[in-house]
Amino acid sequence: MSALQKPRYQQVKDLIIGRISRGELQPADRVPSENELVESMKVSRMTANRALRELTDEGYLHRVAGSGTFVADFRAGSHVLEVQNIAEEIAARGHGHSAETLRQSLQHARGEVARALHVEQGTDVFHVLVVHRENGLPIQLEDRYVVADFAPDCLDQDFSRITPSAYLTAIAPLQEAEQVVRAAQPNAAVRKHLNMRDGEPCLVVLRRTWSRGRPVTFGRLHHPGSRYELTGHYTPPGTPRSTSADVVELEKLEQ
Amino acid sequence: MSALQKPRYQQVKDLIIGRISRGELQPADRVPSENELVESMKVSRMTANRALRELTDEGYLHRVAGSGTFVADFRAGSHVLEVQNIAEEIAARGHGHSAETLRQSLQHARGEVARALHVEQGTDVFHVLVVHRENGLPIQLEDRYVVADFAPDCLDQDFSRITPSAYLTAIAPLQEAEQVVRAAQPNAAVRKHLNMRDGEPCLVVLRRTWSRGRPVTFGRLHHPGSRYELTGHYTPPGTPRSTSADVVELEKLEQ
DNA sequence: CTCGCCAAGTTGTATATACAGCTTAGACCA
DNA sequence: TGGTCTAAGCTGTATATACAACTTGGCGAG
Repeated sequence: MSALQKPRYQQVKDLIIGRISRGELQPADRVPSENELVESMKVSRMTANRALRELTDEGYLHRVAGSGTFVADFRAGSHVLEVQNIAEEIAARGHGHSAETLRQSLQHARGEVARALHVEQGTDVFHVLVVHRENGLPIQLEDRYVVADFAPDCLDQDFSRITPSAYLTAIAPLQEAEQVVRAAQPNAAVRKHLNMRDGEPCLVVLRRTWSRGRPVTFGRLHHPGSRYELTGHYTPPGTPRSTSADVVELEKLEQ
Repeated sequence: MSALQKPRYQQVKDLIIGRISRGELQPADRVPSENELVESMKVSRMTANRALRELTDEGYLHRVAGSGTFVADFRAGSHVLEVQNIAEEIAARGHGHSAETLRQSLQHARGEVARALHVEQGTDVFHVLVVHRENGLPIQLEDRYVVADFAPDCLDQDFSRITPSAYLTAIAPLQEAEQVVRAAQPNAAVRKHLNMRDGEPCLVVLRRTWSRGRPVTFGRLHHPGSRYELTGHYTPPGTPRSTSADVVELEKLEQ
């Protein structure tokens, strides 16, 4: 019962978010002005202002001083992350991709997972463990957690046909992503799944994505160090792309 | 020359950020309370509150109701994956940065270096080898090559005072950048310079940048796997972010 | 009809005030 | 000494008010 009372500014935010997610408000539509919210929700203008300002910072809205507040249209850019979808990356190399689902279950978030997803310990999350192979050779072990209420039908998906990444972009528009890359020694299980030599290092990518202002998913992506590297390309806004950068051939590092 | 007055809450934010990046405030240190800011900066409490609240949302601070506001000690995010000046990164964590130049010489490009820089074998390049330390602990071995005619005064620079990255941004406007990340076993020399355990993996970043249509520099950045991870933060285009100028500065790519 | 100007509406910021809830240090008592 | 209670200080939120800057639509003069 208790249902501890949410702050008023949060109630205003929820109202707007609700209308957007129900489709009542479409991108570029006008959102109630601060003064209209003052009347309809009986809050002070500063409270309405905070709600709209935070929703703007979170990427939902777009404000124009003197004009109004509008629903932002954020397109889930396909090339936002260079390595968003391992299947596409492999296909781009002209190789064959296959995936094997090792685990697919409903769990309770604990420890690192709960912290990463900003949920209470014990909250329902889906856990998916998938091995991706390039021309039959294991290239990525995907260990992914998804907040359950974002993806009610997660257990019904066949992740050997649609990758978890592709599924997630479909259900939750990408708003923000965070990526942490580190080198590590894999444990025995990871080494076995990825068919790695003893002592071979592992490239580990921790990735979180946000949608609608909340973390949606947290994934640990393990790659065998001898067969995989992460590439990124950057062009500052407004500069014409000159020569497409051909990949540096890698050799022994002697210095 | 009215240099376009910043909002008061932004001035407060700048003050705090400045103290952190100059090292006057260390992680877990206590930040002035709202009421102290009211007195010292002659702002209202709501303005101080907004400044501290936004810095908290941005990950700089950590607040405990009833206790106080403190410098956050994780501070990983906020930089794009196409990363940054190692000195600034360390400063943002509130730690001390130092650099030691191991080598600084004029060489002839050969093998991988010549190919990466798109120059003929034997072309003049400057070679710089620098160890960067965070609070005295080696955190990056920077092995960098610069095309000579871009940087005639490269040998005169003191890279323990200005980082190679900062120097290069000064002489060559960034046009394009490429980055390759991999996990590897370091050789003995690298392991020694970075004070790494036997068998500890290494995070290696290969980075190339272009200016005026030509490759300028090629660097191999070795990081000890146990002490370093690369973090990236993405926001899709069209997602309006906080428009303050210092955010743009943070996201600017470093050479 | 067109141009320019003005008024109304909207966002952006700033302040003063108020109260609730939490934390901590120190006073006080057994 | 050790436990308890209280007061001070802190953050979190909410409101009323005020002014500045910007946008837009409409009105009136030419």
